[in-house]
Amino acid sequence: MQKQVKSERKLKIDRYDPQAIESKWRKVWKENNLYKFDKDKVENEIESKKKEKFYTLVELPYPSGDLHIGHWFSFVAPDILSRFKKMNGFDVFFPMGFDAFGLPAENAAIKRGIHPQDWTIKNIETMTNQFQTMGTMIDWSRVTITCLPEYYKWNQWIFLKMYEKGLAFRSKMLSNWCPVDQTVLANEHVENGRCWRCGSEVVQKEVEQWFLKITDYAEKLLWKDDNKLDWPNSVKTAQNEWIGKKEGVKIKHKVVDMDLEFESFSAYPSWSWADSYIVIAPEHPIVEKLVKGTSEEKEVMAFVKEMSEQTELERKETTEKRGVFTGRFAKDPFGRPDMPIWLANFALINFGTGIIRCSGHDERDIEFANKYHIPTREVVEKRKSGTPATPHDGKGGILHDSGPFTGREVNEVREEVIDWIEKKGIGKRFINYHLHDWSISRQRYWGTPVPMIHCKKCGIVPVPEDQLPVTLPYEVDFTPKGKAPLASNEEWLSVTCPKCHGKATRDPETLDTFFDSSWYYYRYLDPKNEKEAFSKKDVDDLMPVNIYFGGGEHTVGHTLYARFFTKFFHDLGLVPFHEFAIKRIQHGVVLGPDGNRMSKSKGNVINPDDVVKEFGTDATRLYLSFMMPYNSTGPWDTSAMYGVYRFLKRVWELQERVKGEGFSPKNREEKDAKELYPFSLTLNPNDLYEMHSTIKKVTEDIEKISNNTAVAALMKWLNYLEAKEIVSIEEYKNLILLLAPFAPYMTEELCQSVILNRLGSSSLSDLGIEDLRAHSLEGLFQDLNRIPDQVGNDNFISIHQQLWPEFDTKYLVKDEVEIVVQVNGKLRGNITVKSEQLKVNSKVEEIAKKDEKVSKWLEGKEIKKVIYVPGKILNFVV
RNA sequence: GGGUCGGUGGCGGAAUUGGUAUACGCGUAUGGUUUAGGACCAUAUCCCGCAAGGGUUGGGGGUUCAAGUCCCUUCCGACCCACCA
Repeated sequence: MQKQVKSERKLKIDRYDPQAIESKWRKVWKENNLYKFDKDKVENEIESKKKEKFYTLVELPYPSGDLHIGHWFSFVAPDILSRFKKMNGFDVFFPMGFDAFGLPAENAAIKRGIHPQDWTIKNIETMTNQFQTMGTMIDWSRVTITCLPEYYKWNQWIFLKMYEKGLAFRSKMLSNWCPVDQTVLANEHVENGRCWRCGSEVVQKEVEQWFLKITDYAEKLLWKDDNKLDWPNSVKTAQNEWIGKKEGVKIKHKVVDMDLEFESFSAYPSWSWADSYIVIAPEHPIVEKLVKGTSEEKEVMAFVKEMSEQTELERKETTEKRGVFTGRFAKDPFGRPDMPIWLANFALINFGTGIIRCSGHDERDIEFANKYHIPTREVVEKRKSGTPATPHDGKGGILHDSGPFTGREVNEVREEVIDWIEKKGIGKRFINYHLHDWSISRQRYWGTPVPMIHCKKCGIVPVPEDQLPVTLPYEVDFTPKGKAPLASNEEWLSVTCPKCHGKATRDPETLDTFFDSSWYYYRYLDPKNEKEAFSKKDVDDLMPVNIYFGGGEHTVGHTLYARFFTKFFHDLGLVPFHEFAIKRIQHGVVLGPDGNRMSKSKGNVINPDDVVKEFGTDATRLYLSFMMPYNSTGPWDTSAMYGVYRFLKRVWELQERVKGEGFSPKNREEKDAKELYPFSLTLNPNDLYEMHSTIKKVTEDIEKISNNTAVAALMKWLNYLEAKEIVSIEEYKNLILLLAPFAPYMTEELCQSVILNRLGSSSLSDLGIEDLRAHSLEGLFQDLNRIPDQVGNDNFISIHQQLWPEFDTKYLVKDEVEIVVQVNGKLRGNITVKSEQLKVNSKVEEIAKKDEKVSKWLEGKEIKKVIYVPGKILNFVV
């Protein structure tokens, strides 16, 4: 039968040739500014409520030089959603930029002798070209590049605002230091004791540097239960854990026979009566004072030295508890015997006060006490998994004796105990956060210069706003020497103090690139704005971001910082909202064909250029959509590429079976629509059901970012269409419209060639807009009327400007429905029921009982109960 | 140790949210087609069984007319965080 159809064909079609099609349309789209985002027009439409905006944001990539298949994977789904939204009548804002400052540029430059700036700009060019083959609807005329003064000027401006509000401050602190990259690292960028960039072991070093007081926003950054934002649960809980809010007390201690006091932190004050000894982190500054001149001094300081020489990693890998006795004791403010003071490797300088009260409750404390024979106190109950000890009053009496505690009671007791401690003046309520102030300055070259001036007379003086930007000089010796490279450029460094006009120097440090990426989505609104970082009007019109796509690795780093900046902007009155993105979607990873992460050394890297060369962009996009859910991680499978390629080819070849062709503008007037489209009127209920249910499925799935199932639905429908002898124009039109967001090039070609064929014209430029418009009235495409409004060139009409097909629920009901019949819950047969009888239980039952397969199972049995789910299932219980 | 998400054919993965488990694709098999080919087309493809039928969503138990889906229990895996007092 199929051969017959083929031999009958009237339309001669060319072979599907993705390369030719794709390069052609890329050029046409560009010439016609198809993806130009006309902000003024959009703002107009939004303000006059003509259209709604939709802001799609994808984490801006680092210009490493190569567009990886991972970039494709992460950008294809956002592009599909954006195209879909556009076809649904939204004004879609889908901008793009490059996170262009940062260490790799500098390291590559050192290695190859190219200047970081040249290296970066070259990479941006290469990647932009590669990105353009992807066929996204990104408007490339609005690209934001963070290493340009027009961008980082506003970094500096924001920094000055933060300084003004006391959020940026300078301090000397023990910090994570990467000995290879020669710079400090934020806590968020130490992974298992290693530098997130180069993987070398991080050491602790005392460095004077700039911090942002993100801890001031700790409370506001916590995700509360009533937060309605559509962010993954995993992100919310991970951020809350990272912020690590713990309520407890700081308890004051006096050292016996010394004029010295210190504080310890406890999150479980109810256990204080069982605390038996004190442990101090080796780095704690009090240690030296404690042991000075004592017989223990030598041994203690040797321990301190040994610990300080350990890398973070070595320390984390040691599970063995080690410590040394200081020879000192502390008074127990709870009135129990004096507590010996020890140093121990498990006490962390960064947590609480760096000083722990240890008890006989905690397994780790007991382990340490047993090792060094430190006596622990008697308690009424020992801590077992999750059960707190009953608190003592210290004199043998029991403070609370309410039996085994439930979670609620523990919290009640905690509050009472804290009140009691505060009343006695033993300590103070204290909330400890795991989140630390963000170390923001880097001792490297390729970043935003800190807009500060150091004057011997006036101290630290901010660069006046009107002198921004402080430009990054090109001529610098940027080989790492443990010192900020900018200091090597004397001419740049020396400056007159804005206050006293005396001699002063610039701050030679640069900002962490995570500063740049904390607010770029505001700059996207108007990257060339010379007057301000972003305008209130643009924010009102286009923000917040509707959906933010990105990787899971930014859960506690970047996305937290970005939320922090937004809250800061809110406090400055610059933005009206508290959160910048309504929805967050995280993508997975495309692994190499061998199931491992792609890496050059393993030789399992899939190069998008090669794939495109073989299968074309559309097939690559389609495969990336189809291979797995967006948030999954799984291997690339080249043989599966053939599957989607075949699918596209079959869609292409289906043209042959589309009926309704063969008229030209001349004969258009002579015939009416019915004659022109005889087959579009012959869609039977089944055809309509298949078509409308596919439209419904694809529409809902794209909205859910479930593109793998959307593609599956299209494939299924194609299977159905291929089994028909004749495919109507309406079906074909909807098929390519639904496919358009996934395969933008091929569907454009089909749309154009269908129009051309139907109009009997050989090229688009021969046609006037009147021809196209008149044609649209005859039902080929739904709304060509709105098109001249959208693009400058009236002669070009793109499929990507068409309205998305709508489904009609009336076609989702078949006139005959199959109902599953079960006996005792087991499938025994299928019956076909006319839809008007569906609601009549007795009728459906009657039909089922007559069914041969079913009646066999009912014979001689007594029917106890009948369950009928209309239109779905009928179950006899016997 | 904590958190999050999972466990369904040979593989990637579906399942209208409690209603025909294995959609869609890959792979495989057989046949066809092409000068040859990675290609293309047709048919088949969860397991047992000639069939009638029976079994199957990591294991065990439960709720229900009905469980991949809900509850209990147990095992396994992935990712992130972690000597956090």
